[in-house]
Amino acid sequence: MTFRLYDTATREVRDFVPLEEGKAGIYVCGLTVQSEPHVGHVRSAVNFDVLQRWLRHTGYDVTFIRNVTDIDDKILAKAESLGRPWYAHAAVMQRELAKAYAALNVAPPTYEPLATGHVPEMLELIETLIEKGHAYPAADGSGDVYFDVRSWPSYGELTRQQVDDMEAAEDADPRGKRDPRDFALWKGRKQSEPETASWPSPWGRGRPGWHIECSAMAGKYLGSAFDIHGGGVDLRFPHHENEQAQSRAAGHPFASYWMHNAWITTAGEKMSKSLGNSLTIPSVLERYRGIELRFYVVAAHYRSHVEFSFEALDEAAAGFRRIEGFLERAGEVAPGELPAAFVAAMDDDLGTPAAVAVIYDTVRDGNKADDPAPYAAQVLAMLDVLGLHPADPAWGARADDQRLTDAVDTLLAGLLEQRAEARANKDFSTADAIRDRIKAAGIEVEDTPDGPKWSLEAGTK
RNA sequence: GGUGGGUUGGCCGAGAGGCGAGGCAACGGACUGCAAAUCCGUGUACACGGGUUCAAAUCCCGUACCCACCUCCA
Repeated sequence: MTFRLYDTATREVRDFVPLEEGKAGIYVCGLTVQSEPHVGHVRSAVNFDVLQRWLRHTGYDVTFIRNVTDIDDKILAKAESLGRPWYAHAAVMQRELAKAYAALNVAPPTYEPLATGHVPEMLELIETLIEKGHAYPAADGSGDVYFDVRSWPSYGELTRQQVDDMEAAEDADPRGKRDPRDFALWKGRKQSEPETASWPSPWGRGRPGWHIECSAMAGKYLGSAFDIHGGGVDLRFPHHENEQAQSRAAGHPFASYWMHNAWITTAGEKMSKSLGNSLTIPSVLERYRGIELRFYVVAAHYRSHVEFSFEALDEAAAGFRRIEGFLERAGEVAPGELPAAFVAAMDDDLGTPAAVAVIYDTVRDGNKADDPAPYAAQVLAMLDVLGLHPADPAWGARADDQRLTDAVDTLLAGLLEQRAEARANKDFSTADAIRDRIKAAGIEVEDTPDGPKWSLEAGTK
């Protein structure tokens, strides 16, 4: 079975046919680094990370580009309010973002280009558009350059909209525009803006419009045509529509498939700084392990809206601990083969919910079996493709963990021996007292056919 | 006004004409000194009203409610 994915442009699940056999070029719109990353941001990253991992696993040579937008109105505004240079603010937020990705085991992209590093490429693209009659410098001398939507008949194609039905843009002085829907490719520098936030151009100093960077960078690193373009649903319009229009108008076929992940909301509302309901990654990681948060995200289909709640996250974490418990009991095994049902689920538009169900089924079978090892090998393989391998060094400090474990093991040995003695003498009150004492330290003792086993109590974190 | 998505059991979340995905919780049983873990069992869920069909959560028509996007947004 071949990989199939839902293409937003055609609104149907299609077989994935790469432009070049065995290779996949993917461009995902990353973040504008203007504030701390929240759960919603990370969902997009995790979803496309799963795509990347799955394609790699199935043998594709993947080139995965995820950009960072490090110059825009919000960054300028935010930096100014903090009394910090815009580039310093962007750099700090970019580091926060990198930390969040690392905490969730989001694999690094092939390349992570910065908008500010690609101004010449954008200028080239804009000049081509002007030459072809699809863009024009504003008549009002502002230094702005606009894309002429009326010059491009298929404008609106990606989101199936008619130009006349659209509301007008408000990102620039409409007097400079031929049509209110025209969007900025280049923004002339305003006196109020810092000199450092402007670059020389044939139309005077200025900075890039939002959409042009992705067209320029996708073209540079993936070529004139590439396979998959992704991002959050909110980017469909205007961002992706505009990217496609400007790239195609410049003569590039651009993306073959469009993938969009749905939102995570809280209390029925999207996460947003202005609503004050953002769950920043650092704050969630105070209460949950990164692997638990990732599991929560992966367990829902990427196109399904998720209503975030700590109750649901608790459930996911409890479920994941069940899987971990099975693996601990099974002992060390190397990842094995993927069950066919898992492969089928993943091939069907990244059906992670069904894939997770296969993991649970395998865990149950393994718990029943005399020899859990082959099942554990399968479970490990499945977790691994999903970026959820518990022993992945990405989850941090395993070496220290092991040393601590050994230390606790030694300390506990004496107590457990006393308890075993008491139990052998049917002195259960002493046995339970010892167990209670250990429990007071946050350690649970379970009696198994192989003797007592201890583990840290399953609290959050 | 335009475009797109949604409403599934106590809860979370899949599915897209016929076999009850899976998880969490609950209850019963097995195992256990008691627990824990594990296993087995227990649910007649698909917003509402019509319709099509031998058969509808799934298709069609209508209604209600919710959400997203329409040039800042993952």
